Formats: sequence, structure tokens, C-alpha cells
Amino acid sequence: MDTSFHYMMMAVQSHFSRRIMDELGKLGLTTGQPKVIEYLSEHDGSVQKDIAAGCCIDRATLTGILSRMEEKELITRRSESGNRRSLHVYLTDKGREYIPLIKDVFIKNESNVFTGISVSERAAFISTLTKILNNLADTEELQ
Amino acid sequence: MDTSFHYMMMAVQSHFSRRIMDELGKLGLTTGQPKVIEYLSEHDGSVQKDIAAGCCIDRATLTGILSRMEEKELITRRSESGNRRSLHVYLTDKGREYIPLIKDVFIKNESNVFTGISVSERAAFISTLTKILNNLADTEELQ
DNA sequence: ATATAATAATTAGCATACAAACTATTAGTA
DNA sequence: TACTAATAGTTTGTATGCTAATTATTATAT
Repeated sequence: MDTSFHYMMMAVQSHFSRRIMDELGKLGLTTGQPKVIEYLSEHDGSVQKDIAAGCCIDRATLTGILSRMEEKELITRRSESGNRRSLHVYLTDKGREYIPLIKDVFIKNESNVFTGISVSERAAFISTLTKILNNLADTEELQ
Repeated sequence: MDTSFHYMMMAVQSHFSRRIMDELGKLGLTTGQPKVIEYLSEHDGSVQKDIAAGCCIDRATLTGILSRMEEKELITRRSESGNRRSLHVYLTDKGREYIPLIKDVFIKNESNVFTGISVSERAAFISTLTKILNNLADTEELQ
């Protein structure tokens, strides 16, 4: 089991989030917030449904994450365009200040991860990972 | 961001756990339990510290997971070998019944994941993943 | 136009995830 | 031996992660 794909991915993820949160936790951010801030940095004004999909966060979970972020004045929520079901989310100036800090940590993490791995090996790896993601998206259920 | 390594890994993990728990949830298992059962199937009698490390679960979290498993009579805990600090964990017969079911789901998942990916590409992918894990183990902190 | 279905977000409840403080026990050292 | 440090597990408190049920709103069909 120690060498199975599933457990390797789990171990990588586990290391990742710990490293990333070791840095970003010092800045007062919690687990779910960096993902959302980075997503909004490129998709400001998205509705919650799309943020959830883009960040791989359950919609019910996102409600709580955004409420805490709103309380800390990192974001604002408002309905627009006549559709009162959807809520559009915007980064505040305070929230925007975290963008470069978060990107720095993410980039530093990735460069550490690929230390000693050639550019071509890295490209091949990402390519396979892309295929895997497509496989997962295609077959939503186990056959 | 959609193509960054970090987010790709996150997306894969997210798909994985949903698929796996879609199947195993029907059997009454919760998120943390399959990992622990599979680990114990190969390391019966381990102490909690080692289970936590082997399953990438925080020790404080494992306490709760094992308590619920004990309550459902999937495992037993007892101290041994004169060391009253450590608790050894054993699968019960009832817990052992889940082993083949869990392995089936894990194997089915992995074969789906690598659909359309050649044996050599798969081997290269796993090899790179192994290097990445070593990188992560070597540098516990971001530099 | 009205009843019904679909959609977006929230809420409630349970199970992790994780840091920090705490307990009990064992090891190390003067 | 007495003191101190280290270890294993638990507890507490906050933040997800996920399912199911709810609310409010919008779309669809007849």
C-alpha cells in the first residue's frame, strides 16, 4: 500500500498543505482561504457556484469559508444582474494584499517539489497528470 | 492557476476521495476508516503513532477515528510489551471483513485512473512521483 | 397563468484536519 | 535516586469536507 498511487497522492497532498499553511498561517489565513483568494485574483466577481468548482470546494463548505472571509473583510458578496439566487464575490483591497504573498508561497513550493527533476521529466509528469484528470472527469462513477 | 501542479493534485485527490467514498460509504465506512483498515491489514498490531504516520493522519485526529472504529467493533486497542504509553491496534473479525471490499474499490479506482495511459508512461509517472515524495521528505520546510 | 421542476445558497449534523495544551508514562542525567 | 526531558495518546477549539434537508428564486411545461 505504501507504493500505491492513491497513497502517494495522499502523501504529497498532505506534505503540500502542511508546508503551505506553515507559511500562510502566520499571515492569519486558514486552509480554505488561499485557494479562494488566488481564484478570485483571476476571476473576481465570480458566483459562489463557480468558485466552488474552480477551487474543488464543496458549495456547502464554501458558504462558511466565505462568511469568515467576509467577516475579516477579505471579500464582499452581492447579488447582481437581476438574478437574486446567485451571489457575486469580490476581493476587497485588504484581501487583494494577500495575492502576491500567496503566489510566492505556491511558486516556492512548486520549485521545491521539482528539485532535481529535469524540465522534460516535469513536462511529461504534468502531461500524464492532465490525462488522469481527464479520465476522472469523464467517468464520474467507478465502473 | 487551473494548470498548476498544486491545483491538479488537489483536483485528483478530490475526485479520488469522492469516488472511493461513494462506494465505501454504502458499506457504512467513513472517510478515515478505509485507510486505517487497509494499513492494519498489512500491519496488524501497530501502535497509533505508526498508523498515523503510515496513513498520513494527524495523531490527534486518529484518536477520534479509532474511537469510533472501536465503538463499531472494527478494531480493538490494548497496551502491550510493558510500555503503557503505546496502544496497539488490532482488526476484529468484523473489521477484517472489509479488507477485500476496500482493496477492490482501491484497485478499481487505480485502473480507471490510468485508462488510456501506457505501461511505460505509468511507470515514468510513478517514478517522478516517488522523486517528488523524496523531495518533500528531505526539505520539511519551504526554503 | 399556474403548478412543477430546477437552481443557488444556506443550514444542520457528523467526521475529519490540525494546532495547542494536558496527562500519563518512560528515558536520561547529574 | 531525584530532576528533567522526551514520548504517546487524549482533549479542546476552530476550520474544513460532505450529505441531506431547507429556503428563496428562476425556469419550464402545460
